[in-house]
Amino acid sequence: MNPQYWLMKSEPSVYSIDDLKKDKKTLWSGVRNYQARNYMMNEMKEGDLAFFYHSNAEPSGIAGLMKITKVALVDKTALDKKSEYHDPKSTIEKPIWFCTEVQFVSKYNKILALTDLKTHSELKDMPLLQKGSRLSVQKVSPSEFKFIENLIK
DNA sequence: GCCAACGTTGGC
DNA sequence: GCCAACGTTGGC
Repeated sequence: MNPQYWLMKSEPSVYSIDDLKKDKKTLWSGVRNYQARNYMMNEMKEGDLAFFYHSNAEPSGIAGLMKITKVALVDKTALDKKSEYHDPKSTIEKPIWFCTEVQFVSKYNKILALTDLKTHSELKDMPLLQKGSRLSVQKVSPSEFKFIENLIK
């Protein structure tokens, strides 16, 4: 099975591509949206590639690339009463929230800014570029992935 | 900091 | 099941 491609958002003030570069791997926890969860629980596969997107940033845009190393892991931050991501509806017996483990692949020399991405008609169907879209885990088609990789070079 | 768009909650 | 109110996201 060929790898699938994704885009995953994080606010760099919370967790940035530099943090992932330093950590090498991290758990993509704290996602509290059902569609994003379903992707991480049901559709992502080990070996898939994901763009690391900096949201609420200066500039906002794609900052690097990572690889999915584990999927459908219980998000333990939801069970932790002391976590800001705690969700009382999630229990050990019936966890609600799931995450993936991701591995650093590369940091781009330059942020590929949202304003740049918007200028390419090849990318106009990306959920990222749709008005009002704020899904934090999104699919990227193979052609979109290749096109963006070429923009990086 | 503003605010449009979105997802979730809860009263009915 | 509807939908208003609310909290959050995230670009600008």
